[in-house]
Amino acid sequence: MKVTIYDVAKKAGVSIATVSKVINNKGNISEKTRKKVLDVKKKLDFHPNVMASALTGKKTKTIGLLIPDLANPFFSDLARNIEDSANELGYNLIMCSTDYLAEKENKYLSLLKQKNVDGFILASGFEDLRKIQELMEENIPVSIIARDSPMIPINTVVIDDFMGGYQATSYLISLGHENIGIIARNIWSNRERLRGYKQALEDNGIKAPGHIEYAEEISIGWGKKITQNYLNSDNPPTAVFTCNDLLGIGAIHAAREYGISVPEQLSVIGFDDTMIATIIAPSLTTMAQPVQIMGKEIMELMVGMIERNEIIKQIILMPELVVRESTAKVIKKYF
Amino acid sequence: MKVTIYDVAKKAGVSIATVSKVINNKGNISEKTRKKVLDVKKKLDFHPNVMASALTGKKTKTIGLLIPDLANPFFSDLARNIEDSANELGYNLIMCSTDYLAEKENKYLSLLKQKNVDGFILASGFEDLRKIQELMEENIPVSIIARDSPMIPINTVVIDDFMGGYQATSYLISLGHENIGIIARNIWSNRERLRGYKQALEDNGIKAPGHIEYAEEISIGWGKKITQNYLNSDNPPTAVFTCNDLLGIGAIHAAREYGISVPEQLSVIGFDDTMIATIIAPSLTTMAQPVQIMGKEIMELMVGMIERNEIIKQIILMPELVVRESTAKVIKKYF
DNA sequence: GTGAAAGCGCTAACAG
DNA sequence: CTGTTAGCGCTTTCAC
Repeated sequence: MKVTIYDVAKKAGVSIATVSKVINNKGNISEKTRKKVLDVKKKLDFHPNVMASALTGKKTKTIGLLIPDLANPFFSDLARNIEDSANELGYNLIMCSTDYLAEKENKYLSLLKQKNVDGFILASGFEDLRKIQELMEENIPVSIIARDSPMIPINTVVIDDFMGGYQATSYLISLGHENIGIIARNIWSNRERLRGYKQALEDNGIKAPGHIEYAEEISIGWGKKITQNYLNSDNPPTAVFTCNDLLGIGAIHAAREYGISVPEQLSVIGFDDTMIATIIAPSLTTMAQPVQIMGKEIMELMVGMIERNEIIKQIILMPELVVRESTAKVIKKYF
Repeated sequence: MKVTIYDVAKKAGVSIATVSKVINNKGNISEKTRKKVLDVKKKLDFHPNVMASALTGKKTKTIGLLIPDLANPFFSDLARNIEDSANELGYNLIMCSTDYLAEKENKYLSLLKQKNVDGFILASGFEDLRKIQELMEENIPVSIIARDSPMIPINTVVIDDFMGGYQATSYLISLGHENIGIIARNIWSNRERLRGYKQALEDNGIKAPGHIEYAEEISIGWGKKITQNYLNSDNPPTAVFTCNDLLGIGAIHAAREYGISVPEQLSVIGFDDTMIATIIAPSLTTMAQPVQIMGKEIMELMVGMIERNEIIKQIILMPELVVRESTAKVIKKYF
């Protein structure tokens, strides 16, 4: 059967208290018994039971990660990077896809709380501020990544979505585009990118508002559908800024179907810089999110909070323009 | 602070044993006290501590999922489907990416064992049979998905990779191709697909072995590189079967770079049917793995084993040909 | 330096 | 039908 601290104690000829102490590097133990215990521990291949020690107030070294959808390439990429960092710091992740549903989020939150996770990383679009506050009151570390930070002090790692939208749009403008459409989903990050888009237009003296439509889902289908709408309109744009890569792929598909060439007749710029941006032809110009750094930072915040009670920080990272083939200078119709 | 079973007992005016019984639906409890307890439980928002009950031999309702790489679209898709099914059955998943490294696998295995997971799902390419056997001896449920089943009785959900390779190749042959290359990674599933490929060639009387090369990684880059090799050879193939979609994308990229049109001059067929198959142009013909069913089946096997000690099953699912745009009839050079 | 003992929150006999 | 009690495996005072 499972080897317990008693087995080690007996075999080493000491008490379980002593064993516990050497294992946790606590108290004063003579070098001799310490050696002895460590020796037996190895011999018996003893690994302390996490449940039992968690019961006595220790950590479980597992963190709950709530994420909208693990099958979405951006989030699976992010999750993988968080996982790597967690692993390095000695933590495991329980991952839960919430599909942006408050109901699922709440369910997972209470489920994982029962399982004594050491804290939560919320990548999900969380509606219910009270839930977060509840967690904080219960002294459960929570931090937020890649989504809006509520107006409460909480550890956060985000990118500057406003800047991202601003830069993407500015780049398009610098290529000579003036009629620029945007496709977003009605979630916080996208609304910020939209705000950046508007600001860029305004700052460049472009009065005419471009096409603005919300996708109901983040999917190729929705990107395609909305782009078709734009292309069918009286005043089709010469460029479209999609608030993520998936939508951008949809835009390119729509253009292809209409026989409109990208980037010659339509420039497309995405957001996230997921793997799919390099799959499509033409490859997608996009705003890259530094997922690796984000994963590292969020785990460091978490661990700082869990193990050292560090103070709260908000980390804002900058997205970065990655120019590929889907954007080009606008071809002036009137010269 | 945290509300415990004692709080409920006190407030309900009963003993903790009674509370425990009504919560677990055990023993005989009068309707009156049952109501009372449930009432108080709700009022106090009591949720039993999973650690504590796990300590007494109950389940933790969490399962360890070891998977090669969460950022790989096939695996993230699979993981998401397992997660959904797990969720429905009341389980959570601790997910770990192993990168096909025995070292990581072993580490995670012992880590999660300490955390008292109820069992393991191994999607990873596990080298170390002894480790699996060890788990089974310790009576820890293990099952295997989407990878080779070792020669020991163990719950398994796999697709028939041999058939998949056979079908993919047969389809190409039915299109008139005779010079068919294959790109695989040297892992079990891919070797099986390769075996199917060879069998199909043989069964159709095609003597000349096509190009066969192993990719060192599952990546677009390797698919591209090897396809370039094939295309540069004396006897370039008219079709290439890549053992997964990522490699297939690479093949298409290589063709594009060489000015060879797909499918007119080169047919490409992939494997997995991940989202990326529909992103690329031309969209990728591929062998679909029924990930949703796989996720459901594997969780049912796990739960059957954990909760009902059911006997071991091996479930073999059939991959299915999904014809898209990357394959076409061969154009005969000599007519 | 080391160990006895209490207790973390819960379950499972076993009494009553 | 309900409660008492002995653990589950470990940590942590507090004596010795």
